[in-house]
Amino acid sequence: MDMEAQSHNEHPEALRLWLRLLTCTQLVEKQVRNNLREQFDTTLPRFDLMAQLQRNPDGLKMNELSRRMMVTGGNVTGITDQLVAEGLVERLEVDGDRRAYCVRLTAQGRKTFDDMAKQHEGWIVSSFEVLTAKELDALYKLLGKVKEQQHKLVETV
Amino acid sequence: MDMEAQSHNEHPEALRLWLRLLTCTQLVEKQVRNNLREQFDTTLPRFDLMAQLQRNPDGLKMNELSRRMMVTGGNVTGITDQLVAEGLVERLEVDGDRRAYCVRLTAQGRKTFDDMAKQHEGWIVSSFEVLTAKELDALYKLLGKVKEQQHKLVETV
DNA sequence: CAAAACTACTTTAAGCCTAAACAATTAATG
DNA sequence: CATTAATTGTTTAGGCTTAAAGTAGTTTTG
Repeated sequence: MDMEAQSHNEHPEALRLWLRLLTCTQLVEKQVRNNLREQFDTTLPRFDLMAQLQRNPDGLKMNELSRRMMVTGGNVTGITDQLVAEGLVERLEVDGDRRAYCVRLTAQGRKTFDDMAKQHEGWIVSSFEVLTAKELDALYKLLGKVKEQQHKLVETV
Repeated sequence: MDMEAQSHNEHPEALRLWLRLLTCTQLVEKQVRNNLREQFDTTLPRFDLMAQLQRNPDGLKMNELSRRMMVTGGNVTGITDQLVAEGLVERLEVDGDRRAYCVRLTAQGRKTFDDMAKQHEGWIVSSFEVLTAKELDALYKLLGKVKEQQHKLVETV
């Protein structure tokens, strides 16, 4: 019995859906966090930051990291500090703008991330393997509509 | 452009789906947090704890709150302390077990929560109103399969 | 060009969250 | 019954996250 399992009948459908969406995400996320901690002694935010850099081999500025990870700048500062101290990423100066840094994976960072990413992919695949290819695609598309709606809601505020 | 929008083609479908699921949840959740803060000067964890108690008018023990909210016991202790200090919930002794407390909404807590819940429902409905009733139901059912799979994965660990 | 506005990033204070260790009580077992 | 094991809740140390304020550099504008 979890949070979502208890919503009773007066709740409109949207509320039931939201609680279930939240539950699913929390369950998967908790497993990923546990696995990252137990198998690699790291955290999800560290993993996410490195994943962004791996997709952008030329590096990203702090504010780009912040926007893509959907967290505040101060948060990125802290996580980057740690990864720099561990030798996994590096801050490079940007030509023509002395305010900005370009953050990039180091060679060691790339190697470390590749190991983690392989395992991570397996955890995610097994979380969703209960779905057929068609179901997975349908879920993806339905969530796409929700995502677009949210972006619109944020804009109009 | 967000985290999910960048996943490129080598990624298997499951990974793409997971990133989109995460993005959707984070977008809705962020909006709920902002609204709770701006309109009621409170937080999502406080709201969630009160929501649990509203569904269980006779009160819940700390460990039941912990299980239903899917957070650790220490966390529940802290949030409960705050709500007690604000006069919104109360800790009652449990007959026959001097270790346990029963946590319940106060009259003021019920009133405060009802106000918030009404607004909250509106935010959620508008987040999902882009979906037809059929789509909403389909999404709910697909997520149900994912949820069951996760529960199984957790058990076998 | 100088003042104002803006941008990039960091720092700070406060809340959330966890795992692990702890205290108190209850239940199980020999 | 006495010891052991399990349960209930709290505390502690540490990491994540935010909003808001602060610093330094860049751009705009009068």
